[in-house]
Amino acid sequence: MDERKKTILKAIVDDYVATAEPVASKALVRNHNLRLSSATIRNVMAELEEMGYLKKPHTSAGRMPSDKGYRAYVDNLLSVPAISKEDEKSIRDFLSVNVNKAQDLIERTVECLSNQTNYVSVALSPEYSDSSIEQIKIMMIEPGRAIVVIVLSAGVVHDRLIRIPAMLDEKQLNAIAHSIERCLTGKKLDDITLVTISSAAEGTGLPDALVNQVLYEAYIAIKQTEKIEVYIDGRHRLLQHPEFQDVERASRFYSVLRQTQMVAGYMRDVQHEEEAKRRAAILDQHDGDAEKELSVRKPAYMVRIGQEIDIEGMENASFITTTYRMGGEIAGQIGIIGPKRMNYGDMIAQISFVNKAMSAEAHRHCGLPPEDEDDLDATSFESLG
Amino acid sequence: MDERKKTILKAIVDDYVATAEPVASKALVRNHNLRLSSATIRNVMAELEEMGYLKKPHTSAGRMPSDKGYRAYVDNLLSVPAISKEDEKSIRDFLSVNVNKAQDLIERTVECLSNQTNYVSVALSPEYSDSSIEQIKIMMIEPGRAIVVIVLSAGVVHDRLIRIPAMLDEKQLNAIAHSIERCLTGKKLDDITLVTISSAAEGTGLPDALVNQVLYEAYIAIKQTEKIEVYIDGRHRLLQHPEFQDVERASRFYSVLRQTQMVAGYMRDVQHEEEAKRRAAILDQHDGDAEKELSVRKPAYMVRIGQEIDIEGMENASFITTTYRMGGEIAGQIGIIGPKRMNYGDMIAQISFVNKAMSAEAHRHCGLPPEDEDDLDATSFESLG
DNA sequence: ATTAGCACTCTATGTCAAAGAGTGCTAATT
DNA sequence: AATTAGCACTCTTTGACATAGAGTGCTAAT
Repeated sequence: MDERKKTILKAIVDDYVATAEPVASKALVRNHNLRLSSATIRNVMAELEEMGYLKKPHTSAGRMPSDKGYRAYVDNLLSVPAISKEDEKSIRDFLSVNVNKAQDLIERTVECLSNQTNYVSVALSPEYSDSSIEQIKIMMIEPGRAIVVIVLSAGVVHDRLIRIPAMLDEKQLNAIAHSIERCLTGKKLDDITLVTISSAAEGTGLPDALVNQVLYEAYIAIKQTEKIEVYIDGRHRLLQHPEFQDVERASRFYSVLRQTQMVAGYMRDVQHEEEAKRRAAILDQHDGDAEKELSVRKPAYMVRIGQEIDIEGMENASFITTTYRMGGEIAGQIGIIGPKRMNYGDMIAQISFVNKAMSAEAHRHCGLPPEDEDDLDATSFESLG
Repeated sequence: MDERKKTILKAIVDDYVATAEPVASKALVRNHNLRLSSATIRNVMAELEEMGYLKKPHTSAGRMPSDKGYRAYVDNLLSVPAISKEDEKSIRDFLSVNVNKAQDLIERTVECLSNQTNYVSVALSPEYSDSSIEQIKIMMIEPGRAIVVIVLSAGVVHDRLIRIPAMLDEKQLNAIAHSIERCLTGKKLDDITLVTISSAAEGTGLPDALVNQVLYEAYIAIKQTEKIEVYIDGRHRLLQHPEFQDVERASRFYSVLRQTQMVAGYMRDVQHEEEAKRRAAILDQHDGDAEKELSVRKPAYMVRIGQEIDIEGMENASFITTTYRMGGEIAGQIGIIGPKRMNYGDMIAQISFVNKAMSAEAHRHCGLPPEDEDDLDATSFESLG
């Protein structure tokens, strides 16, 4: 694709994103300094359409980008701007209140991102399977019920009510609790199985039947912390966008969004895939020097457009997702879902800064260790290979 | 209003609710066994319109109920059916899974109610100000951070991460925690103030500065549990109803629904007002016998229609709300929000049964004491006075 | 008191014409 | 060879108009 085609494609995408109307040749000469007549533009447009980058809603209408057109735009023509100082401030301010623990921060981040972008924002809780248990406590609530508190790292605390045998008294429960504590503290979540945990049964001097129920419930509580939680916000914003003026369509889209587990699974898979690809590419380039490790850390901004999305009913949407980090190792996904017609550059800039601000807050408010600031910059980004 | 007018008004409301179209005189004779000609019906309709119970979208159209018409229908013409065995089963089944504590149950109930009614469902967490603290524990997470666990009654457990002075070690924290525990256990939430709690500072032998921060944070944690939480579900269902086919309108309605604190406040106020009125009425009738106490317990089903709702932007909606009970004393609000055109009888039947099933589950799954089953029947209901 | 009958009103639908915006192609221009 | 002016052609949008149909309100008859 020659330079001129690129310029024109970029101009068309920019205009279309701004207006939501098919872009006409005359409008292009009017709004951009192209130094060409509309007739020439028409010729180029015809070629771009031939090549599959543009399409027309009907014969005598202007052009709009096809999925392929958006893809080319995002891969080659896009520049990611810096976000304004005001935006920076409002993001930081927004994230710095009402946050007591990691889960609060994620919730707040999703809301913030949706505010900033005016689209739907989704986050997945980190995958904790690699984290280890720092503390595990079991406390009696009343005969027959207890609470398990699991601390993974400073900001990440989960708890769950469990049933215990009704005849177990507080002293006995404490004995079992201590035994579990001794047995599991420091263990990776991934490495904990029913077998691991059952070794805690020994030495309490209590009948197996009693102990086993507690162990089992504790095990369930632990496994529960590994479950990926989905945070989603901003669904109400969709109706403001012209592509969702059709109620039928909006309604169908909402049904898909309700399948949160599916959306989450997709986000995670795609991100993993992407990161693996990236790691491989870097490893390929400089064969195994230390610098690579660091570089892999930079978050990849993953963009999926329209048909590229493998979810029934999402053919008219786009995803922009990335990986967030809290306290060094803990990592989950965050991103936005909007119509294909969105300002990809600005959106990436927003996600990028929100991501960075979130990591900083995780350190400040949740007691998690700090990140290396450099790793969080998003001047460069990667998309679909 | 004579019998015939009532019959016809009821028929019109029923038809309009079923079809969402203005009801014509001919259609009425066709669908109902009225033994009158359409001309007579037309005369009656004209009178009902004159009286303000009906209105027409334009001169030559059929009639639809006005707010006043709905009100008369709900107050005098409505019969609340029994719900089907299948509905009973699916409600019970739905509420009996994934429930570990009171908060889970409320969440589940809201979802259930929205499923059953196909409208938006809202619940408010109970007002705990009358409840007392059964247990309060503070546990160290890491230097500088601790978790406060507050147990109000078996199924109601709140926790919150707090900051503590970094130099406080585990032993010292435990000393303070025990002191707080001794001081607050059994106290009503309402009666706990900064002054009450500060008496726990004595006798720990630690410097005031250290102790005070912990006390203050614990106090905040306690006050936090009193905050009314709003649960809401089913917003996506609105778009299915003909009254929300206009995106503009749907969007405006969503904005109002986002003001959850406002909606919650309204629900609570109206319910309180209603219950006070009711109590007064009963007290007035039988002057102060024991039976009254019991009778006041029966939940009042509060219906607010259109203009009656005092919230900007809700003029086209209806509320049906009621009070739920868990474990005897604990009580909050639950209800649905839908278009004015809804099947009030069926909806009240659904809310009523969901309410009853919820109380039963609170006993079974959250360890709360059982309710007196009779109190939960909703064959009778009360509405706006 | 009820009803048949009819004039009148309003909506919904379809057709038609005209205006406007845009393209594609051809022929002229640089 | 690349660009552009010019024009025919296509498609949408808008408004005007006619028509059918549904419904009411009123009058006169039962």
